[in-house]
Amino acid sequence: MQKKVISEAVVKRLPKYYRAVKNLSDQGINKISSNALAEMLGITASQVRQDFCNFGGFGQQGYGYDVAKLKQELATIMGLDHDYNVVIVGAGNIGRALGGYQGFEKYGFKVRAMFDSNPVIDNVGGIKVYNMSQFESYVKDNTVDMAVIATPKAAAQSVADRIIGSGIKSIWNFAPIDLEVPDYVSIENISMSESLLVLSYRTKNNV
Amino acid sequence: MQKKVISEAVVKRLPKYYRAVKNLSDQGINKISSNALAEMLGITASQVRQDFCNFGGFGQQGYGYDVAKLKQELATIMGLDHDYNVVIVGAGNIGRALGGYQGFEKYGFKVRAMFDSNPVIDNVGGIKVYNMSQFESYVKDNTVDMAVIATPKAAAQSVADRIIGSGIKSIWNFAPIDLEVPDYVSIENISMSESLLVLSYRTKNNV
DNA sequence: TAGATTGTTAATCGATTAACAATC
DNA sequence: TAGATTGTTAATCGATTAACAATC
Repeated sequence: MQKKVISEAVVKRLPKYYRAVKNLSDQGINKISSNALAEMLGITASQVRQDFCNFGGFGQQGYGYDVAKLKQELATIMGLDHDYNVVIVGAGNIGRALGGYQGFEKYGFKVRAMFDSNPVIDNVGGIKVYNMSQFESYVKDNTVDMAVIATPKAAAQSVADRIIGSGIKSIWNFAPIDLEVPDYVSIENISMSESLLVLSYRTKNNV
Repeated sequence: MQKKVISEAVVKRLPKYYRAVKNLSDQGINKISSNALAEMLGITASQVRQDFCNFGGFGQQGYGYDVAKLKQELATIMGLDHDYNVVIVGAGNIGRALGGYQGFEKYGFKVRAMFDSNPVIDNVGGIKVYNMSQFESYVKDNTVDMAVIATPKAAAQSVADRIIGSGIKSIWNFAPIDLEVPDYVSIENISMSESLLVLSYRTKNNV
């Protein structure tokens, strides 16, 4: 299959489409037009059609989009068509909160284990907390698709290196640092401090 | 002062500039060129100069940018030139993690209180947890500049309404929902589920 | 001064929006 | 069929990059 490069702007809208379509599906609505969907997201109908067209288009002229089909197509595009095994590195404040994060389960991400360089508790809501020294052997013995970095900034790069070294190719990073990772590793950052400063800017400038 | 409208793209880069400049400052470096700064952030020198030019420009031709001055200008632009009083609504997993979030203190945000509709603990790391019924009276009796929403999705809009009703004009929202707020309220969302789905997309599509 | 580097205008690029033929 | 709505091309808009005069 010839792969079209999808722009970052489009990729960032995919979860929004998915959320809206899921809502429609939950409400028992089974048909939606680009116009109505656009209104839900506060964007233009043109953009909706243009975006979906990137993936081949899943609509029917004169009818609109079938909600069930659209939902399933979006899920497949984003890789929600199967489960993932996840480990969390760092069992501090954020790591523990993530251990209980409902979003993981909701989208098929199974948190299998947590790691900490100095574990002070042995499980978080039923998830076992291992010493970081056991990280490589755990990954060797278990299938791990994704790792979450919830360590302090100082540890993050070396943790990332160990994650990558163990063969994991997907990292969700909560540490406030731009990690260096090879091209074949997918990474996504949650940058709380950047978000807070953006809010601070808006607050000061009434935006 | 005639206010120039700053694009969202520029605003999102401000925290990145600030972080880089702070690093330089910590290293004792007191001068930087647009070229060197651009390289640190992985962008072009043109963009750095263009961005700073939006705010009047703080460099010196033939020399570059004075790090101390640049840091201070960026801090002022983002409103980091004074402290803010913050309250957190929702003392669940995420609320509690945020109670211990170091980033707040680092940038002058003081977490003064937490609220929960059903408090099971009475303080989080020294921050008192109040019953949500006391929210309005607390805000009346104390200066509150910013509220964090760390409630479940179902409660988020009504919590937002109470926050706005109490006169707070700045909201940091962690609930997975697009809140309806009046124009004069600044809001910024941390959307963990959207971030997770973007990572899922990248992982599936090797991006 | 000569070299360096900004501030800013102009050119380019990419994303968004508009338009409309295709077609259900 | 006629009306509706997509898929897709073309036009527009805005952001990024290039270029260079200003000037330290």
